Amino acid sequence: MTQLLKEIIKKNIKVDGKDLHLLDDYFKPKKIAKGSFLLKEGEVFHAAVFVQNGLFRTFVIDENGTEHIVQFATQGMWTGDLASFISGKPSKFYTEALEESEILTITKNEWENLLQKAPFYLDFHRKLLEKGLFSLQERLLESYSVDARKKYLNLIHTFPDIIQRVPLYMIASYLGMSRETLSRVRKHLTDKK
Amino acid sequence: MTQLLKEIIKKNIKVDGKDLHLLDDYFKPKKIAKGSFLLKEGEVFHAAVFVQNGLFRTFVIDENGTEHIVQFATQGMWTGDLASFISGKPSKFYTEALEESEILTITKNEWENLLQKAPFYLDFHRKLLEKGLFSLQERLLESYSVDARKKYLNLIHTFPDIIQRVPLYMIASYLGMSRETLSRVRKHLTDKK
DNA sequence: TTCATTTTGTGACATAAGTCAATGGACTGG
DNA sequence: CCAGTCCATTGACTTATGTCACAAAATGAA
Repeated sequence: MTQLLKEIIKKNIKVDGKDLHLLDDYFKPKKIAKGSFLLKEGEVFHAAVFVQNGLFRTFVIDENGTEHIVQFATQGMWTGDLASFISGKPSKFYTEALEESEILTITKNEWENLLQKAPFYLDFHRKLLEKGLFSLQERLLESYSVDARKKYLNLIHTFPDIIQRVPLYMIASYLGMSRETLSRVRKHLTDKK
Repeated sequence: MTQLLKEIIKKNIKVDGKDLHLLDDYFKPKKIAKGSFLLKEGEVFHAAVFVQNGLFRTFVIDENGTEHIVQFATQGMWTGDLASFISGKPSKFYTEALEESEILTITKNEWENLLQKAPFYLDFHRKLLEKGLFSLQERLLESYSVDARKKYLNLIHTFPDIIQRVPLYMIASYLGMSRETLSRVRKHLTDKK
C-alpha cells in the first residue's frame, strides 16, 4: 500500500526498515473521484496528500476571475498547499482531481506525532519544503526570462505525458499564457518539421 | 548586538530568555562593504545571513546575460539562498550589498549544533522556510495576473522606502519589466495627480 | 568646480501575446 | 445515434511591453 511512498522516502533520507513500517499506521489510503476537490480557497489544508496514482491540479483564481494552475501532481508527488498545511493558515488554492485517483493522507496532528516518534522524518519534511522552494524558484525565473515557445518546450521535456492527460487550455493556464497562444506555438512547432 | 534577531524570534516562536542567550554564542556580527558579494553563482551558501542594517540584492543571470533581481533584503530580513544553505547544493544566485551593511551569520554546522542544543529553533527554521515559500508564491501569482502599473503600485505599498534606496533600473529588474516601461508607468502616475 | 560615469526619460518603432468571434471536431450521456 | 457540450484552431485586430537611440539629469571623483 505504502510501497511507493517508502521508496521515495528511502531515496531522500537515511531510515531503517522498522521505522519505515510506522508509515503504515499513519498514512490512510483513499480513493478520490474525478472532479472532486481536496481543498478549496479559504479552507485550511489539514492533511498532507501523497499521490499514489491519478492526477491533480492546484490552482488560484485571481481578482479577474481567471484561473491560474500552479501545479500538476501525478504519481509519487505531493499535492495540496504545503504552506497552509504547515502554517495552519487558510489556503488561497483549490486542488482538484483531474482523474480517478488514489492518495495517502496524514493529518497535521498525526504528522506531528510521527515526527515525535521518529524524528528523522524531520529531514524528510525539510527536503519537501526545500523541493517546494526550489520548484517555485524555477517557475519564477522561467516566467521572467522565457518566451511562450520555450516554456512549452521545457514542459514537454520535463513532463512529457502531461500533454496527453490534460486539455491544452489547462497546459496554457499552467504556463501562464492564453490557450490561443499555446495553440499557435504548437502549430509553429509542427509546421517546422 | 543580537537584539533585533531576538525580537524577531520571539515574535515567531515560544522560547524563554535563557535559550535566547544562546544566540549570542552562535551568531557572529560582520560588516559588509557596499558592492561586495556574500554569494556568487556556483558557490554553496554555507552561512545563514541575517541583516542588521543596510541593504542587499540577490539576483540571477539568465542565458541571455540579463540580471533578474529575486529579492531585496533590509533590516530584519534574511538574505542569500536559503535553499542552497539547507540543501548544501550550489546556488544559482548572487547576493550583493547595495549599501554598507551589518549582518549576523551562522555557519551550517553551527546551526545544526544550535538545533541540537535547543530543538525549538526547529520551529523557527520551519517558519523561515514557510515564509520563503509564501513570498515566492506571491511573486509567482503576481507575475501571472498583474500588469506593470499594478506591480509597481504593489511594491511601493509593501516596501515604500525601497524606491529611495536603489536605482530604478533595479526596481524594474525586480518587477520583471524593462526600465523604460517602469519609467512610463511612473510618468502616467504623476500625470494623473 | 569640472568632467566622466551612471541613471533616467522619451520618442519611434517592433513584436509577442491577448482578445474576440467564428468554425469545426471530438466526446459523452441519454 | 443524436444533441449538446467541451475543446482546439484560426483569422483579424488590439494592446502592453520591449528595443533602440539619443538626450537630459544626477551623481561622484579628482
